Amino acid sequence: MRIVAKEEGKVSDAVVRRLPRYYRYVRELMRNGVTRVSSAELSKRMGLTASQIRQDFNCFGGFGQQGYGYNVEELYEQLTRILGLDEQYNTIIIGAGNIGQAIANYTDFEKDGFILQALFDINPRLIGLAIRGIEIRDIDELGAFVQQHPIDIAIIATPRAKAQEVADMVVRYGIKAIWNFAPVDIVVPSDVVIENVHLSDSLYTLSYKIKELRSDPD
Amino acid sequence: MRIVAKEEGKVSDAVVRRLPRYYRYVRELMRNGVTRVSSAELSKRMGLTASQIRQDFNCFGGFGQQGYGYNVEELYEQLTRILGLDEQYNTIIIGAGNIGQAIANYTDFEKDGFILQALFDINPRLIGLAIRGIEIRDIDELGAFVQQHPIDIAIIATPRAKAQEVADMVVRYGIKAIWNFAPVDIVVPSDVVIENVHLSDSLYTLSYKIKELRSDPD
DNA sequence: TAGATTGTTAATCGATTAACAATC
DNA sequence: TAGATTGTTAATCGATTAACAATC
Repeated sequence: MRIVAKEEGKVSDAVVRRLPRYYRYVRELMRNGVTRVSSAELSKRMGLTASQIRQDFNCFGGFGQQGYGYNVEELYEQLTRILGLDEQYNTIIIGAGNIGQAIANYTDFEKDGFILQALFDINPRLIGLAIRGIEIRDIDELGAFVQQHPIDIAIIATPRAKAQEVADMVVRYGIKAIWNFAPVDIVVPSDVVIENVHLSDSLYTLSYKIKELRSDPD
Repeated sequence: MRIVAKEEGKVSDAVVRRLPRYYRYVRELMRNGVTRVSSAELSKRMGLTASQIRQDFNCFGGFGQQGYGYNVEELYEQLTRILGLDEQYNTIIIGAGNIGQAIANYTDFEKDGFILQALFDINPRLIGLAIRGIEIRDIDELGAFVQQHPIDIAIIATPRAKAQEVADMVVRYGIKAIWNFAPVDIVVPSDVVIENVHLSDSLYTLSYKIKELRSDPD
């Protein structure tokens, strides 16, 4: 009998980066009522090699079946579990400007189990307002709030200059995960995980691609 | 005498993804009045090897000096040029909801030369409104607008279900670059470049990291 | 059973790191 | 000049692809 999950945790970053994409595609298959899929078929849709898909899945144990392929529902459940999307996460947003408000309003994340509990800002004009019924609080209340409400993820949407300071603060209050939207690399202790959304980096990459395209239209 | 720029265009994706980060760090050095930097020093700040930094820069020609290092201003100018940030780009946003409005309000991109010319939406309640003085237009006017105003980049901020349709439209109107915020992989011809900001993928990656951290706190 | 497709090992490819001659 | 640091070649490492036995 085969053990369902191999020793996870030493999976390379390259593989981890592909997992959300697998999740999206398999979820789409679910929505379309597809019940089984082979690595060959998935490879055609996703533009990867079938070999790579099988290698990737096998980092987490074999959940396919020889001669059949993968059961879509089973695969979806496994990917959900692997990504930790079978749990709920309490979040707060720090910085209730443009970006902060946009994320607060983006309800799709709630469907995936990321529950926004509060926003925080330094600006008196924003404090006391609410987005989707969720109050914007004074940053000074952060410590007290976190003590009373266990928070899994702090979403940093402050200006660049304040981001590291805010990060230090949330780390001090015991929050172990940061989703950072400020255009700067934040430094955190090794027992805190961070994921960056560097919008400007993405835009610069696009302008690089444009330049490349224009100089060499292949 | 050495040629300043090697044959660019065959640079690996791994290198290209690091370029915006180099740009940010070197800009920061400029701001702080630093005039020279060695690959060893930069490597310490950025958490890369000095070897990798030299290899990366040398994809675009040697702009360092033996025994001295790199002149910060020169390096900054080179990176600006390499990324295509010495030019201006006209942009439009399609989808003037949360995300679209947030991007429209984020003025930092204008400083880098990305000029927002218009927003487009399908919702009659939004059409006619303006953000930073830039009008939200009916999506039906897109074709006529693009004909009169040359647009370099279309920023797609529509719901998932409309993204591919909108992409097909902008491609038909001759726009060659797409910055996509919809949580879906858009298909475009090979003479169009695309860069995705998959926020949900980033969030799922974070939840993966949280799970990993909790199961194996190293 | 025969056909299909996985899981897994081996081969290849590309990216990163190390080393050092060139040279400022 | 001597010391420092690049540019570049060679060595290593890791990720991707190919191949195929296992097996449903």
